[in-house]
Amino acid sequence: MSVTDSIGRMEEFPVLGERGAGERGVVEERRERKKRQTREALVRAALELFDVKGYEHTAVREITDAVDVSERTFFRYFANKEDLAVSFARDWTDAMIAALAGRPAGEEPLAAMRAAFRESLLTLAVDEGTGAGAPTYLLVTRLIDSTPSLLAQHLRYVHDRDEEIVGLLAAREGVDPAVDPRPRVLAAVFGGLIFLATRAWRTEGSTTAEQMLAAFDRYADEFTPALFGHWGAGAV
Amino acid sequence: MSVTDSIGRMEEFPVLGERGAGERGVVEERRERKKRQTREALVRAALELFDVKGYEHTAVREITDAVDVSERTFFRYFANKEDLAVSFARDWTDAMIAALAGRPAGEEPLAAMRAAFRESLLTLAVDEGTGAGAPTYLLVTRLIDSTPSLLAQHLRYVHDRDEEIVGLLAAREGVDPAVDPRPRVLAAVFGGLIFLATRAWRTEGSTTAEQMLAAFDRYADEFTPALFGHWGAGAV
DNA sequence: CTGTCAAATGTCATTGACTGTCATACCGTG
DNA sequence: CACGGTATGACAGTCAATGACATTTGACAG
Repeated sequence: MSVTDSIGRMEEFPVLGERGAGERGVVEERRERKKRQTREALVRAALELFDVKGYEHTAVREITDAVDVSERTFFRYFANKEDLAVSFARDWTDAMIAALAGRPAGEEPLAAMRAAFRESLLTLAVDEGTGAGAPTYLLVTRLIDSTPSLLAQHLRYVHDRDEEIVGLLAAREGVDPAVDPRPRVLAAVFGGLIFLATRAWRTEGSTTAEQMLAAFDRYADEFTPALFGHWGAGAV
Repeated sequence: MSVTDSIGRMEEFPVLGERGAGERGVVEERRERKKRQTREALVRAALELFDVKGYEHTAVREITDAVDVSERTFFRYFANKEDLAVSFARDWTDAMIAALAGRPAGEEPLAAMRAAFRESLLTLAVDEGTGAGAPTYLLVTRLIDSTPSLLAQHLRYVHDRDEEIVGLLAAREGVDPAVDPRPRVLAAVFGGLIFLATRAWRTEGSTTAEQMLAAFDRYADEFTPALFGHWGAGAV
């Protein structure tokens, strides 16, 4: 009867952004900081191991040994092994949705989606100071794409958050998402664009955020006219 | 290093349909028949238990005890517990794709999708002679929808088969799916329609195939004009 | 009917993910 | 320093899944 099941993510640690000024980080006792350090150490060690040995062939034990914490502690930070593996991708998705929510009301939907995607990439890029190996988002997208169970988890997460995107798009056009199906169509298009862009970017051997944006734009340019082609007209 | 991992389904047993006349079902040695019986008994017992106790709270052991086979045998029939749970939904998806592949070439895409959906429902309805409890597809859709890990598995399966749908739609319009994005948009719409229809049908308390078709039609009628609204025009 | 071969199933042992429980170490506070 | 709460560790146990090997069973030849 697990509590952390419906979403598969633990309570919530402060994630990304939010550190612009010294807002309240002054107090922030060692406790909090240490927890975040442990969490990040676990993620780093895990991604490294996953990359080398593969997800399934990496035991939780190996991850915790690398960070020198107990196995039990691992499961206090992450609901399960998959949770850790997809946590980065979820942060990315969250960032995209947050960015979309922040776009000005007047903007055309597709322009807003484009901008949101760009912003989310920039947010993540901050994290990439460590020029050790491949950027994290490359590692993670490869990992998820090549591991069935992780792909499944990730698809479910995106599926869950889709309702929010629909709501945002509906709100910015001032329509009721329960009645007007257009926001839903746009959300599907948004998801499809991101998926295609990510895949293309990766299979082309690209590694930078700029290349990824370019891939997104390329597909976006193709999709828009496609929505107004003649197919389906009169099909009803 | 499991072999049954990329799709998560075992070899393949003869599934649904194909029993119209006495084509070859006559021969079918005891061996084959017994295997199918065992498999079906496992599915029935499992769905029953899942419905009563919930998926996570049902041990494989309990299922095999109910059918009186060893736990090891269970895993010779199904790649894993999830595999069994979603097998019915996958058969349904397969039937839909097969039906779509069989639609005449001249048909409008949306009409073809509608017809394919209808055909798949009819195929499954054959199975529902056992008026014991709720129809299987009701049990299964509820189960999948209320169990995170099953939803994830199912989304991944659908995601995998999506490429096929794209290919079919592209072929029937004679375009290259790698270049023309329209079939991909349509496939996304198809998936969305089915999802919405299934959910609406279930939350409305409907139980018959006719009601489900009605729900599908209702959404389809809404979607088509939505594709040709003014949103996004000039957004590029 | 009997013997033989292969497929199906059972038995056993093991790994690995995950959970509950309780003890202990740690840190900020009075 | 004592106190109280929180993070962690230690340990035992459950359950899914797999490999290895023994046993049974059905198909078929003689």
